[in-house]
Amino acid sequence: MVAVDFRGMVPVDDDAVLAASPAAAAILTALVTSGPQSRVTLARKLGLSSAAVTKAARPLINAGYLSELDATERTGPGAGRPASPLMVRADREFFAGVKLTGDELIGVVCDLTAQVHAVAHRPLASSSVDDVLAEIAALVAELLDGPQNYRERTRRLGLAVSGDVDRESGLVRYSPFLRWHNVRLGKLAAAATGLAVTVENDVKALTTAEHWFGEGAGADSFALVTVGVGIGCGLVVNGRPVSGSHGVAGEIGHLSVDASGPQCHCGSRGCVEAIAGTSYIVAAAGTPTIEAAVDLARDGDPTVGAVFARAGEAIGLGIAAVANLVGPARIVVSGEGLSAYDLFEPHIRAGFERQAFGAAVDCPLSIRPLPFEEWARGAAAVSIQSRLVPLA
Amino acid sequence: MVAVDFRGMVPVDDDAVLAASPAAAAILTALVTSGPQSRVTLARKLGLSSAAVTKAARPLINAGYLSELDATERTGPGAGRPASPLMVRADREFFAGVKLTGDELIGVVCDLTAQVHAVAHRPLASSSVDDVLAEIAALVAELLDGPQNYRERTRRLGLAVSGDVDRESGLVRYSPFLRWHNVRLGKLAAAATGLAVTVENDVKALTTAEHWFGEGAGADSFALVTVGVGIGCGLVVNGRPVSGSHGVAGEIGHLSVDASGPQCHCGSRGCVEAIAGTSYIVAAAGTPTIEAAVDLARDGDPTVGAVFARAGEAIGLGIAAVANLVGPARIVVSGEGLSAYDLFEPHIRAGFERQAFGAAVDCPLSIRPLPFEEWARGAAAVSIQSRLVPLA
DNA sequence: ACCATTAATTAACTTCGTCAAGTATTGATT
DNA sequence: AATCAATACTTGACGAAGTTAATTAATGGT
Repeated sequence: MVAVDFRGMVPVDDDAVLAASPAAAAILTALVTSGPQSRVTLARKLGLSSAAVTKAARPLINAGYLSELDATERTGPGAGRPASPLMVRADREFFAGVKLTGDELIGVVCDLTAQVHAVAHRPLASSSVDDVLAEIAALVAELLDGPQNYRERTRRLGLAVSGDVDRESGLVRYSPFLRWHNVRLGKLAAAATGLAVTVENDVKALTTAEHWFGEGAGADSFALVTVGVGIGCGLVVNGRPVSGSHGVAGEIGHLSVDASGPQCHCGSRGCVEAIAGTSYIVAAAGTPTIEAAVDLARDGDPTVGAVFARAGEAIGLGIAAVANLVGPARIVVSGEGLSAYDLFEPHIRAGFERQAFGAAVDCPLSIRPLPFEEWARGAAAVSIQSRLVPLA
Repeated sequence: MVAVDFRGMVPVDDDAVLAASPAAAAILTALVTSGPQSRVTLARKLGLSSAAVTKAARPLINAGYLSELDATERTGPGAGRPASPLMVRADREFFAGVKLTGDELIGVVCDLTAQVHAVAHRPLASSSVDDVLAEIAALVAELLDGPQNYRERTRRLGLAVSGDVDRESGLVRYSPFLRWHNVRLGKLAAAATGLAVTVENDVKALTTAEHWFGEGAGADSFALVTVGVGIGCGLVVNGRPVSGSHGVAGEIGHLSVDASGPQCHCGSRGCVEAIAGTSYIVAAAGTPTIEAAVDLARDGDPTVGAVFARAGEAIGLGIAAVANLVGPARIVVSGEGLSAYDLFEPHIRAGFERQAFGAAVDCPLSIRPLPFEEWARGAAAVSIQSRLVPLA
């Protein structure tokens, strides 16, 4: 039985709970990303005294963000008082996430641990800023105002957009598929929805989701490679995402792997994207669509099969370059292109293993297709992160 | 005239001065790396109040690490009280640095700002651990016990070794040229010299030196490419050096830039090192030594000239890969291979500009030869850093 | 002579942690 | 059953290291 702490019972402004102490944010972050843990374990991991954890956790418990596991669920080591691990009450707060593409919006509602609770789609008839904002507002309303009434526990919305995005200011400098230039999407969407909005590049958002809530959880360095129309790469190094000083980073698609390879739209030759990008595969296969190329390859067409083999190998070489240069703890390969997973996978591994230098071959490689709503979950993950780490 | 502060006059243990406060270490670091600055400027840069700077700076002044610029040197902006910038007394403390190669030791003495005050060389007859330790001790004695008597203000020694080094423990896991395996060089050298020893990989040490005291000063991200027998790369991302989770990072030499290029000793084809490494250049030029190849190329031999052109271009492609992937604020290209600076430079730039994607071409590229003692200065720089940032 | 302006210092206060001591809850030993 | 060792958690006193606001200092312009 826990004694009632009257100081903690003072009504608490939600946002003030985390601002209250740096330790509170650290504790909540550790629990969200690494699951239930005792105070002692948290103290060791965060470099704090257990007294500090006790103190910082109390307001979080009182505010409904944390609870203790039931006595029955305790996992005592043997002797001594068993721990009562702290766990996140995931449904204390929800977060909306929306991925913007040129012709569609995908939206999700996630809880504090980035579990998806609801999904919704919405076609985009026009990519004018006003129309997109109206559709975002409608999609968010559809997600939040259903029977579950997520609305009352949702304060934040994350948006993921491809292109050049400044997360701090919520400015979309340039987005190719929407054909936007310098749109203050953060402010506009906040006005349209009444939520606190975070805007992030889509690949970086997905990388963040995977780094906090997926296979990259807890890793100090991590890379996510996306395969599709473009070949992209999100990087986490020294525990933080890599942005690139001149606005360029993770451009794995424009590494040249073959000096005499095909011409790329960037002006160079033999870029990974010019070998493995969807439109280049379609052109090389001589089919009208990528689906047709996939079908031919699966039916055993040797010419089209070789196109996929070459593409997979080029991706593998690009991944090896990442491993050789930054040495991430692990690499995840995903993206809509991997719907043709079976055609790519062995060749990606072969290319990687051929070019990875020394111990870099030990870098674990996960290759798997990606549900498309995962992009929206990435947007929500960025929003969760902005809640837990006000300044990072 | 500054009033005497009696509290500050209490005798201070040297090492305690920095341990005294995090702010003190931050201030000294900022002054060492960015030159003299007023307290107000420091406060802004470090995110502190000017009151905090005043307080933290006083013990450093009393201990002789800082002083104020003379009134005559003050650079007042116009109105208001002119600032009295703080500056480091560089000769308050000295640091020894030694670079180990397979057949030679190069040693330097540096002050707090990494200015070289003395240089000495020493051939290595044997690379047995005991012999090398004896030579290190003799070299350090030669450097420190001269007429200047650096000894009395030197407590630390940095060692730079090529290969796989664990800086934390001072362990040399493997060093190819010395043919060492698991040598506890840190402890051994500390016993042999009586100094506190830091051991670091040579490329990382040089990167550190350039990041703190050279062209990379103050940059959040930075890359140093070394050209020589091997082609190496040190990276700083998110303000910290990149180590690589599996012990591999910065292996720019084993990026493949030409699928049909020459066979590399790593097993792959077309690696940058297999085109631009010294021994491969000698082989391609068909000359007995690299000097002979350089001479022929400078005399206008078109075949050998083309070898250097191709090598430079391969290096440029590798650098473009770094720029495209991690987007460093700037890149420095150096190393003993650049004694043939004139033969490489335009081709490195051409390769870089061809393959750099989008705004990555804006990344400033410094290409310059490197005095060989610079490697030893890198070792000293690591030692300085270990003094200023006890835990980093 | 006075004022606006910027720099540096000082003292009171706030924040956020640690430390050391005590309480709580278990398994093992007598 | 009583006690003990072990481990987890809590508590209150304390201390480190910053902040804010007021004060002092030094300059150029009017």
